[in-house]
Order: sequence, then C-alpha cells, then structure tokens
Amino acid sequence: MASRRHVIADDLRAQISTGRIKAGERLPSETQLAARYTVSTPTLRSALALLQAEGLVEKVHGKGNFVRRPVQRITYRGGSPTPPTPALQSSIRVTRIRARGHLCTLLRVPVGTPLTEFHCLSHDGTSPYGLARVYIPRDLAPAVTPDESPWPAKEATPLAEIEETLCARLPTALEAATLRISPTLAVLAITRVATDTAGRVVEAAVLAIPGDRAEAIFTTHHTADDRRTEG
Amino acid sequence: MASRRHVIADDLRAQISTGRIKAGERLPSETQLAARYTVSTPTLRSALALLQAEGLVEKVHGKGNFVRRPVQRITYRGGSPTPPTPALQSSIRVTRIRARGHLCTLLRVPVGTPLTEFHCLSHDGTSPYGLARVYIPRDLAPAVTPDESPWPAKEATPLAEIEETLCARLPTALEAATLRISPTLAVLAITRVATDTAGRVVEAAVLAIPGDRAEAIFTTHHTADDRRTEG
DNA sequence: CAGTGGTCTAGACCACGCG
DNA sequence: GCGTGGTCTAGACCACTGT
Repeated sequence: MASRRHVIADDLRAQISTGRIKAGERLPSETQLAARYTVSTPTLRSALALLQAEGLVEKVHGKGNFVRRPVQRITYRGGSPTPPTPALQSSIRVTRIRARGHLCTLLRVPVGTPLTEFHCLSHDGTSPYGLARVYIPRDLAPAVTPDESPWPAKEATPLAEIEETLCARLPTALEAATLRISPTLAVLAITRVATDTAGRVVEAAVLAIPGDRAEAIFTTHHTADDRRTEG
Repeated sequence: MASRRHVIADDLRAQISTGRIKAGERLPSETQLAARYTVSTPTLRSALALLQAEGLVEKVHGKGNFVRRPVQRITYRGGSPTPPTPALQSSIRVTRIRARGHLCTLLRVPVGTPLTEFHCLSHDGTSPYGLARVYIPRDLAPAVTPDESPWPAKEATPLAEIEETLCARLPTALEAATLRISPTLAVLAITRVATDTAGRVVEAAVLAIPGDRAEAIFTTHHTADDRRTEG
C-alpha cells in the first residue's frame, strides 16, 4: 500500500511543512537523497515527482530541487469585465492578428477578422503566476497601443453579459514553460466571453492560472422575488 | 527535445483519435508495446502515463490498458442552488454528523453543530463522474430522509447569495478511487456556500469533478444601470 | 570543468484478475 | 498458473548550470 516513493514524499513533505527545510531552499541532490533513503535514483525521482505535482517543489535543471515559496493565493473574481488581477505587475504584449479557428467561434466572427491580441503575463516579484490572452475585435478597440491603457475602455459599448467557462486541465508545453510550472501540475483555465447589448462579442479572454495557487470565486445574488435567471 | 515517451505517446494518441484503436478497446500489453517501439518497459510505461494524465487511457491492474470512451462533457452551471446535474443517476448516502474543522468555517457554525451530510455520487451508466458532499445544518433541514426528496426544499428560508469557489487540484486518494480516475488527473473542485437573507449558511457543498470531462459555466448579466446581479 | 537533473536500459520481484 | 500491470534496482549516457 505505502510504496517507497510515498513514504519518501511524505517524509520530505513533513520536513518542508515543519520548516526543517525552509522555503526557497535547495534540497540535497537527488543522488544524496537516494543514498539517504537507500533507494535508487529513479525511485527517489518518482518521490520528488509527487511533490512537484503538488506544486511544493520546483525542479531546476542543472541546479537542483527547490522548495517553493508559499505563494499567495491568486483569487480570480468572476463576473467582472476588468482584468482578473488589476493591481499586479504584468508584462503585456500587444499583437495584431486575424481570427482563425477556435477564436472565430469564441468571438463569433468570420475567419480573417482583424483582432487585437493582448498577451499578458502577471508577475509577483520574480515568479510568474498568471497567463492571459485577451482578444478584441479591432473595430471595437480602435487604437490601442502599449502606451495607452492596455485594457481598452468599454464604456462605448454597454456590456450585457459575461460568460465564464472554467475547467481544470494540464498546461500546454508553452504554458508550463511560461508559468514555470511542472507539466504535470494542472492549471485552472478560464475562458471569458463578454457580449454587449447588441449581442456582439466585445472581448474574449483565455486565462491559465496554476492550479496550486489559484481559485476563482463567483458570487450570485438572489433577489427577494426569487428571480432565478442564470443557469 | 522530443523524448521517446512523447514520440510513443503521440503515436498512440494518433492511433486512438483516428480510430485505429477504438474506444473501450484494450491496448497491447506493455511488454508487447515496449517490443514494438523497441524501448524498455519503464519508458513505455512513462509514455502511457502521459495518456493517463490526459484521461485518454485507463489502466486496470491485471487486465491491461484501455482506451477510455469519450465521455460526454459534464457542465456545471454556476449560480444555482439546485444540484449541479439534476437529471442524472446518482447514489446518495445520507449521514448525520457534527460540524468540525473546516466545515465549521464553511457553515459558520460552532464545533459540534448537528449537520446532515449528503454523500452523492453521480453516474453516467457505469462510469462515475461526479462526487458531491453537501452539508446542511440539521435545524434548517428538519426531517430529511433518503426516502424523501434528497435535496431539501429551501423555500422556507429565502436564499440571498450563493458563493462558489473553484480550484484545480489533484484528487485525494479517496476521490481518485471513487471516481476511478488516475491520481495524476486533476479535478475541478467547487465549493458552494449558500446563505439566506438572515445571513445564515443554509447549505455548503463540496464537489469534485474529473478535470478531463468537466467544465463550469458562469453567466453574469449586466443591466443598463450596471447593477451586478448574478446570473 | 564538476555537479546537477533528464532520460533510458535490462533486468528483477510483487500484486492483481481470471480461468 | 499465467498474463497483466506495479514497483524497484544499479547502473549508463546526455543536457544544463555554474566556476
């Protein structure tokens, strides 16, 4: 029942949580740990893989295994048209692209429609923790440049509805690399589509947040007359 | 860049998606596959582990590796006090427990408060796919028995607000076993807390849905005066 | 360069499912 | 009992990071 790797993982987890191995610190090398626990290196590595999947340990090739700092939890608040984490450092890259494939479905536009893409990576100090790709039809966001407010004002088109679809999935190779997480650590993926009163999609956003530090909160108010709209 | 396991996984994935290996079918044994791809068994197993994590293949000890049937996607609709998947077979177990630990925080009740627990496992035919644990203070759900409607009527206490918190995490050992998913496949975890107009928590639910087949949708309607009702 | 993790091998033995 | 997957070993060699 209790395989060696679980015993080792439990022991290391305990050492981390009790502070015997502090956050940010490097673990002994895999060879040393394997010797200490008298197991082969593949076995020890599989134990570390468990801690990786939990987001507790980060492996850095050529350097070692490091205890991850207890990251502050990222809270995504649903129902808001504004960026998920407004008061955050983030590097934004703006590109002009044309709609194709899945984006056409999301934005309900024909293939080739000019779009503005915001590729946004949120940081907390050195560690990245949020990846957002926002797509806006260019005719609705006329002249957005990196110098201006990166999040285009939407007052011009009154917002009618925001639909957010969430799922848990493994990160793509690109997402794992960008967010510096293990490819085995699931991300919380949020697809947000905002439509205006005319039924046009004014914004589609695809967000990926590491599962170990993200949570999304949705609050639904029910009025006294029990108007059960929604779904 | 392209490690052997990825090449093998890509090949098997292609064979599955093109239908050369059909859903429900058993793959050749790991020994056979290892021979076919001229790799060692651990390498082949690590390739299968990738497909497992994607939810494409299910391993059954002593029997073999099976291609999972393309499960219909489970859609959880946010903002509703009713069970997430109403028209579904589900086995419900009702227990009377007393609040402790995390439940006290969730339900905002002191330790020892009598609760009714609904342990609910939703099925689609033979395969389980949703695990829900619903907790209700017993004084608010006076006489609920398995024979009655399992979901207590809430008309007595007008609902004011529902807060749903979502995160992506690995399943607990119990969840993985109950849902028959690999422990490496993330679940979408939803914690739903419903409060009535008096501010009391009338229901707290903890749901776990396999990440490969679940998505949660939240719709937010914005009225002209930008009043943030729910959805 | 030395030290680290990344990948892979060719076996071994154990645990499970089924006839 | 036999075939299956589950776990583990004791190495090997490659790739990356620092000095």
